[in-house]
Amino acid sequence: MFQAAAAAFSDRGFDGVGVDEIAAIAGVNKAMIYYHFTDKLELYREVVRDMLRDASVRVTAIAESDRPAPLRLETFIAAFVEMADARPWFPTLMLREMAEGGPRLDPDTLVLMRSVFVAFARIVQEGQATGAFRSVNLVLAYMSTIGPLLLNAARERAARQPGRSDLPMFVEVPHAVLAAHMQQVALDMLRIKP
Amino acid sequence: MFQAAAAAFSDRGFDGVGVDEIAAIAGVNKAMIYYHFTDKLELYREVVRDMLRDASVRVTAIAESDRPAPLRLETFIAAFVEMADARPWFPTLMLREMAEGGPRLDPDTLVLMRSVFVAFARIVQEGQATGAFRSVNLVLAYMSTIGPLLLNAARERAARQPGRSDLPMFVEVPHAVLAAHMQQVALDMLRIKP
DNA sequence: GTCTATAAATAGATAGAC
DNA sequence: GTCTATCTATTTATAGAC
Repeated sequence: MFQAAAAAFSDRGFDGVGVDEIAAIAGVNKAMIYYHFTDKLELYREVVRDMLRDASVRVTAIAESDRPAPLRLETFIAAFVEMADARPWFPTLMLREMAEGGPRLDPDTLVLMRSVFVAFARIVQEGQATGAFRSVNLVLAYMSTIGPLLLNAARERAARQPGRSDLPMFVEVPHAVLAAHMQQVALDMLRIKP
Repeated sequence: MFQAAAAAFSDRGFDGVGVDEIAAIAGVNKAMIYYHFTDKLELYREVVRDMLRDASVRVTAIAESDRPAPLRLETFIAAFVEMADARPWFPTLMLREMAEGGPRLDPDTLVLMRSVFVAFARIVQEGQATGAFRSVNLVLAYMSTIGPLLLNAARERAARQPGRSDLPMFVEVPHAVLAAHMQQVALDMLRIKP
């Protein structure tokens, strides 16, 4: 049921999805939504939290592994691609929430978002400490890593709309190619310059 | 008046902004909106088109200049940062429209979006032809270039929400630093590997 | 061209039976 | 826990005076 609601919110946003519609795709009555959640906002928050919890746990485990930092960075990126594969609504919902400035994010959700960033930052900083990575602005490095992943997911969705397949920017890109490209760019960004 | 509507749509999305509100910030009566536009959707489309027209003209001029490709690429990125500076609603509105899969984009707008991508692709391809750039997937290179720029604009907006200033991922990053970082990453991505 | 007033549809939310 | 029916507020859109 969360999946259905998440996909709908991801498609059309908080204001674009009615509680009626969520009830319909969840196969329950609208009154049931209000029996389980105080209001639409709380339902939305629970959907976003649920989604971010998984992402947080996963990338934190990657960051805490004892493998070399460059390898952990590659795994971090691969994990994002896999999550986007398994749950297509994840990147666009996250992207939309960011685009809105996150006015509906509660403190718990912010902590989860923070932990994803912290996992990334930890990998980069440990790579710098061992001399594998050069010095960079951590926030911008983070933007450079997940920005293209999120935007590409949006691009894929836009490509699925009717009458788009002929446009060159909407060509299909296999996720293996995507992951390889993103790993390469991230490592290029952090590599010590000769 | 377009600016006011654009800023509102950028903040809260198509469904999040009422025609009443647009009329109010534009300082006119709601009936005036419907006198000038057939409906809310057409107004929205005109806002997006107007915004993209400027961007398209600007980056096309950069792509058509006769300077070396790496320099044109740097200018392309600097132009994006400047546009985001001058019109803060531009990146988030574009990002949101992408995140939604662009279901409201009309053919004219798609042509404009296409022309921005084409300008980028032209710079990269000409750089490849002269041996300055290595071979890459053009679409992914585009995602890697504008994705972080758009996401960072969203990050900046999110940072302006109350109670966010203490979170490490919401630290302020000067736009000069942003531009320099993005130019560096783009050139690293395209540089011929040793 | 610009306004007031209002129609018509939709959305969030709740009451109350079972 | 689950439903039907309904209330209330909001929203898109228009009619019609000036």
